[in-house]
Amino acid sequence: MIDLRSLREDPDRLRASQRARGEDDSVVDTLLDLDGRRRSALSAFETLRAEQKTVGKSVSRAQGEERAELLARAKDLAAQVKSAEAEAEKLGRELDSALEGVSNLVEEDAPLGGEDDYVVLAEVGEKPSFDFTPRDHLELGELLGAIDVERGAKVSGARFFFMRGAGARLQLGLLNMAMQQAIEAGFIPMITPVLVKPEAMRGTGFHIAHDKEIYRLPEDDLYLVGTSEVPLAAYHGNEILDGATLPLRYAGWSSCFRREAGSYGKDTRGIIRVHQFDKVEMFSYCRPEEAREEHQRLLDWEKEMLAKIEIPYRVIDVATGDLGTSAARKFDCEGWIPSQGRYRELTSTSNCTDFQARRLAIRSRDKDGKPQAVATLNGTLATTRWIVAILENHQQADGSVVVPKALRPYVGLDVLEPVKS
RNA sequence: GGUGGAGUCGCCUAGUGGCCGAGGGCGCACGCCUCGAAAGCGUGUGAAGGGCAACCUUCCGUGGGUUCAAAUCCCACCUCCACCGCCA
Repeated sequence: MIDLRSLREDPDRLRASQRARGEDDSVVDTLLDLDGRRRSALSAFETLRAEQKTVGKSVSRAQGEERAELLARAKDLAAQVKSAEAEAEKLGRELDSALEGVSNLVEEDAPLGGEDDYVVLAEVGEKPSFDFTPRDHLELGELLGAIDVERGAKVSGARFFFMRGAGARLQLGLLNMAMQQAIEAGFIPMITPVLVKPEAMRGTGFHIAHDKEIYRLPEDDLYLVGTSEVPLAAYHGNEILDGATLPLRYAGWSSCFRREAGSYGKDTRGIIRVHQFDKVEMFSYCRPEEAREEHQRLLDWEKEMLAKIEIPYRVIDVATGDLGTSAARKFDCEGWIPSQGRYRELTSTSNCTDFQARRLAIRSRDKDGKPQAVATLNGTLATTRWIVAILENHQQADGSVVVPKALRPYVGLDVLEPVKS
């Protein structure tokens, strides 16, 4: 949620941000208008309410005729208060819903433009060259008895799969390695709920009503999370955090659920784009003035993980038009996928500044002891999708796959061998 | 799922319609006392919003309702605890 006070002071900043995102900037005028009307309605209500309280008290002290008179006046006031309050509340609701539709202010130096206007910040590692025709991850996964999409479809439908044997071991090992790295860096490990209330979803910046990605359980008014960012953000909702504990960092392990509506025909093969996968996510609460440095730290931890699986990747600075609702800035790390001859997203780290914290009422005390919304940031440490990159980049001619050194202790295997030929 | 009990300012608690714009204790902060500390004494001590100064309004689990007036009465819901039933 945008801060109304700073909006009043500098409306042009939001206008510019809206334009950078390719979103409507006239919402600024709507907000200013609603805000002004709400404030005057509120002050009208408050004046009436104060009078009503005074009169009400004198009723209890008065006797006889005077009492009857006061009572009549109080009755009249009560009606006025009721309608003044209703008016202020109505405007408040209109303001809130207008506000909920507004995305976070973008960081000034984020690249302008849409999906294709990202800026490549770095390319790391060398792309493998094979003296045989490389297999894609699904072919490898089937050869190794590691991935079973056919039975996934049989049991649950398209975009579902089973991780089995070496595949299951690889995923458990990978995510354990991510958890271990996070713990060593001082993160608090968490296994989170995957079903959350609507306010957790909304507070994190997802639009429950429109978002086609979200699985819903209407009977219980619960929502399956697409990332543990949601429960980790909502975890400290309505709390005032002790400033001395910041930055407060959590590493959440959860399954993630995405409907992938509208992606028909895209990435239909294998496990690149699926309805359910597992992820270890970093989540950080910090002081707003430290958010940009923290963002770099999260990116560094992602790079550290990527280095451990020894695959080539690049880092991109995502353009303003391609940022999520809550993100002010976003860096993605994309791993090289030999079978596709291109990079695919493996991690994503967003600085959400105080946008989520304001929605979720997560604060800490500033220098003067006044509560102030904290900044929240998130970043990927590992996901099921990483297995695609690992299998493809480390494959050998016979279909076996060399397990990256760092991962071996976690997987318990040096090489994954085909179970059939 | 059923029955019963409970939810008050960080914690404990007082409070059964106007004296509650919430009292007390603990904790915390500051001051006095002290060589220093403890004890003792005194003062202060929530959040949100509006003027942005005095001050005003809202918040006693949440949402409705009754009333001139609700922490207090009524209804629904949520959470927690206990017991029962069912169940991985």
